[in-house]
Amino acid sequence: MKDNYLDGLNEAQREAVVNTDGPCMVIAGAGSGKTRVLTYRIAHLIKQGAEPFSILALTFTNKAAKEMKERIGNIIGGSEAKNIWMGTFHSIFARILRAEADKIGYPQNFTIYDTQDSKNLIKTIVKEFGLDDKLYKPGIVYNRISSAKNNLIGAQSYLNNATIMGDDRSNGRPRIGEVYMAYQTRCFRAGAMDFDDLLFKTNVLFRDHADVLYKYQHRFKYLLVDEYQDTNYSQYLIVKKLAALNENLAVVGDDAQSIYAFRGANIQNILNFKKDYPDYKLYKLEQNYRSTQVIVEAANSIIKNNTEQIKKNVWTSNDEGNRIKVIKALSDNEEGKLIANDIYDIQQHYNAKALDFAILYRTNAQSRSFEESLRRLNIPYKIYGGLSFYQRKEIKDLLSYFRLIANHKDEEAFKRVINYPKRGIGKTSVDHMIIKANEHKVSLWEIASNMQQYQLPINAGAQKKIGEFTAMMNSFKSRLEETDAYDIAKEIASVTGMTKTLHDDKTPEGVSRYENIQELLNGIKEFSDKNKEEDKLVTLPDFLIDVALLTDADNDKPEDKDKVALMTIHAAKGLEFPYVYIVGMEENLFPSQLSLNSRTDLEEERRLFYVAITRAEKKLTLSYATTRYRWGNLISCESSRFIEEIDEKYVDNVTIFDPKPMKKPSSSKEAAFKMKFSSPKKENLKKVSAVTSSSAGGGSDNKDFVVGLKVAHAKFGKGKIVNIEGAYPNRKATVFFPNVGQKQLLLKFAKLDIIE
DNA sequence: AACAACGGGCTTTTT
DNA sequence: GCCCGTTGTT
Repeated sequence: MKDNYLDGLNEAQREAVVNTDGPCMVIAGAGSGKTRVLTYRIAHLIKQGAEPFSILALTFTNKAAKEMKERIGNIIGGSEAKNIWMGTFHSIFARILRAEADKIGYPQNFTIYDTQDSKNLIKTIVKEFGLDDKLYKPGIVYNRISSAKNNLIGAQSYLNNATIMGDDRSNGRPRIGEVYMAYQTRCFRAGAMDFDDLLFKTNVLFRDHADVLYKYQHRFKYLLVDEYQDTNYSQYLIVKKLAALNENLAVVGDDAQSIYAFRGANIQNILNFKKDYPDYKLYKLEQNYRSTQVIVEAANSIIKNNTEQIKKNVWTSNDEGNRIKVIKALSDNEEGKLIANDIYDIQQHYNAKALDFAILYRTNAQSRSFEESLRRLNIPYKIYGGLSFYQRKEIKDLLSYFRLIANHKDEEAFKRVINYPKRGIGKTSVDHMIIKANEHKVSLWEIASNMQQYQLPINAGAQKKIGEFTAMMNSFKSRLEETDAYDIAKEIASVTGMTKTLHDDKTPEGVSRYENIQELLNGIKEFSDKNKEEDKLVTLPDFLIDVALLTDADNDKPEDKDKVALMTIHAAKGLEFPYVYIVGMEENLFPSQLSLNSRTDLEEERRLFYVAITRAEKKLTLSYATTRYRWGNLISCESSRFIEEIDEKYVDNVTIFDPKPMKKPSSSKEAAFKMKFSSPKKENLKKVSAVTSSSAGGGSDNKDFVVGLKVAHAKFGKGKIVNIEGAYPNRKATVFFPNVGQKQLLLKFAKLDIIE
């Protein structure tokens, strides 16, 4: 290990790294080297003689954990870093619960229900209760249950809690508590935990089994928690209990970046730390190494509009940098084009790579206009989030087989695969099984494997098929613990008929589904190879624990490296990019309409904006559209209040799109129409000039461009058209500019003048 | 029992 | 505008 590893740290960072004993809190401003402190602190611990497996580090994402492990490995050398307990709350405690499952009455191979599974189950229960499913929407009920669990309120306590029940009653949903109760019963019967249960049940385990708690208190001599501002009560209590023995607890976070209150994160955890640990040490990291002065100061000017926060002074010694550019567009589609053009321009002039850019938005639904315009300009991009790989139907289907084999009681998995691929077990048969299962309060599997005993009223043919199905599942089950995960997974995919069914489907979707299955199997192979130790086998249940908690962000593929990143601001947390675009800066979108009713919600939106701004290293651009399609309707939008909140001196003139009538059908025509008939609204922005950026300007393919024509471009100078391809309105010209070389230009964007 | 056509609801954000 | 689930059709 390098001995001078502490040299690269500033004083505040070094203090936070070397003072390893006792409770401490590190308040780390955006870009101040928080991860650096965490990794060095852990490396330092090991250097001081701490055993890697006595260190527990809880992170917010698996990706963060993985990267941190690598960085620690680089500092200390060797393979010791592998033994550190590092991961998300959910994945670490899922592992611990698996080891201790019998203590709380769960099977060792319990299933982890994802949100979709949970909502399906809730829907089933709501139906069984005969409740109005318009009123008791699965999403709403799920959120109520989730927030109860995050505050450690079980189903019975929920029913006993006058305030909560009163809220439900006044919202016209008095029976959510009962649904909660039934939901818990059914999850338990299915041997399943949802995401929140992983934390809830950990609390139960530690509460009811002092010996177990004691064991882990001893094992984990050093605790570190990243993104502490985003922990909820349930997580807080786990940490508190685990740390109680040694009190070697370091929490790291930034109250200004708390953006998960909506799912139960509690800012008070950070504000109350000193109450739990009066003799704690506080370190503040205030020097920003990431961004220009303009960006840092602009972010400061935003966040000071919030009332509740820990005082700190984030500063930087970096260059002043460009001012923040604000782009106004006439429609969501124009917004997409302007941003794509801007990226294209910067790529051309500053030799920037695609991976230097990020487009950040408030909601996933906004991505489309950017996808389209980037694709037109041949700029590679990658969308993060949205429908994850693991949520695709074919993937969930195969995973359901794995789940059902590992845990026969898993109801959601059972229902998914009992007749997929088609094996002649129809809806009627399944409905009969469900009725029997509810009647006897047992799992579907129990019914299916004892059809006579439960007098299942279905014909012999169907019974035979069900019998074959359970026999097949059983034969896999018996080999599960002694077969390598990849080997058995491949066999399951094939024997169940999934591989063949998908392979036979020659539609493009079918082909892609088949490829996805292959990719999942490859992923299992990789997982198996990576985790193999001496003569210990990596089994399918090992993989299942992992996969339930994986997200797309966790498997970056190499070919995705040099691409413009499109993602929600939430997903961008912890990342940084030289050029950042925050788009859709409009009232009711950002800040979200739902946040406007309460001050605390609005403050969370503002922190979200703060997070977005501070992702930028060199240049920040904001954009908004004056009209936008929402649910298929064109609506008009006002610019976001957040733009006004930025200190004026950091904001550059608004770039206005020249509202020249465009020769294009549909949306833009309507946009132009709107523009014409709505009187100019009071402008939110003070400085307005009619600047048109080169490519963003009134470029429109309405001229008679032909090969051989000499043209002039605002930035590239004079040139000659050497080729034109594509059809109007997407005609693309190849133009040779003596000054800059050959360029591909989309005629409808490029502002080209014909010279001769 | 399987597929096509239709209609409703949705837009926060994620482990 | 799109996705999903339900309904209607053979």
